Amino acid sequence: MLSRREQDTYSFICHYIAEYRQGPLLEEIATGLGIKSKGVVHRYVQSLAKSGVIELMPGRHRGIQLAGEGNHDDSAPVLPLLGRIAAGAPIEAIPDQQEINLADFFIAPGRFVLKVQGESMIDAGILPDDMVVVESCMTARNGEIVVALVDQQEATLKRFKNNQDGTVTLIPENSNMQPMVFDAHRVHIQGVLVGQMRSYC
Amino acid sequence: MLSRREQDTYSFICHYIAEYRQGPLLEEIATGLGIKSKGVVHRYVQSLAKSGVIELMPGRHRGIQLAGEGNHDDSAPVLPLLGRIAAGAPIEAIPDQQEINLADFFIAPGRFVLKVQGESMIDAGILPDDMVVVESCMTARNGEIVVALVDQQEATLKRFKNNQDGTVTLIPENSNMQPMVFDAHRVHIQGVLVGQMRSYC
DNA sequence: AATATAGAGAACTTTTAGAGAACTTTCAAG
DNA sequence: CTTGAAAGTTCTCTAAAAGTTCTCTATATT
Repeated sequence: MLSRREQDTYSFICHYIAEYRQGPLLEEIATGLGIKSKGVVHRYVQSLAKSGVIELMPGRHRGIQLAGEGNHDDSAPVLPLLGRIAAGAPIEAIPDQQEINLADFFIAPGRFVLKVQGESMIDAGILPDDMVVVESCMTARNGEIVVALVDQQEATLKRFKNNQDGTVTLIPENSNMQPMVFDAHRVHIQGVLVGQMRSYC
Repeated sequence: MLSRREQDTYSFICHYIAEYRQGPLLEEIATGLGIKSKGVVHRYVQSLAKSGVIELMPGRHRGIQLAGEGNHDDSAPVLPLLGRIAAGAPIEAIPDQQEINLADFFIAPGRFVLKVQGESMIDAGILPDDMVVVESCMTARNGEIVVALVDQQEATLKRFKNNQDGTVTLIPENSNMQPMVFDAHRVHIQGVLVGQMRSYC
């Protein structure tokens, strides 16, 4: 199990190699992570090597490689992205075959999924039985769609607006329903909507 | 076997790991359970380890793992499914922690993704810039949403209806647009819609 | 009364994180 | 091939954060 800074280090190395096609210098990692001592970085890199996620060529400049590339790659959740489809036009092919990775699309720590019941967000394209991906957080910006807990008991999915006067408005995206105004202290935000998905099977 | 608070502790740990993909701190558990002393939490955690439902890496920060998941696949595209959300009701928790696997959800051979342009399916909850997952096939059943090629040049996303008289109807789900009837031989189905997803970032 | 559960909190140890100096090795320019 | 700057390695030191080990209290149950 990697510590927080070890994960940061590994992430930096992965991005660096993806971009520059070679291992980073210890000092580049240090700069990238906001660390001043390359000795510290060296310790993290050794630890990553010990846990097997990178391989080292000891002593060599830029002697960091990712371990086992293509190791569990075949299971990557990817689908080909063929292009755009618009009514009345041929499918507009996207040059050089792109892939979309579902993991990149939706997955991150602190996210979870809820299944939607009811039609309160139907005008925002969120239908009953859709899955919504929510990222845990306690604040939201105006216009974001949030999971909010009212009076510690009612949880709802609504568009959020802070009225800057001690009240907030929760707006259902359904022309048959009315926006609701609450004292801010009655509303606790549990997360903001970051994704939505639906299966037709 | 487990006392009430030990069960609470175990439940919190399970949910935390599902959401954040790492063990919680003792103090995070304490806050989550409304306990002020991390020493108390430590006692519960030790007890859980002794009864075998979790595994500890003694001394380590965040050194709590669920038993039997020592070599869990970190790269699996999964998100925790916490429950259902309906306007006006608390989140209805789903008993025993479920996970949804994005790969199972969408990925299969013969599927591809298209990015939607235009508003022709807006009443079906498919908005511009949504991604739609399409399964290649040449026939469709009534009511399915299809990618159809008209006169070998126009590709559209519409709901499909076979009129059983040598014609088919392509129905846009948009109250401002009209269904269109074509001779069946002018319409070639390229695939049927099996999924849809949207990112709000 | 004895025991199990539940919690507060202090004291202590270990892990994690970082700074920086001294040293050795690599590598490219001359 | 030499050589010196650049890069990697190995230390020691510090501090904050997190885990561990206690003792003490309280309440409910047998």
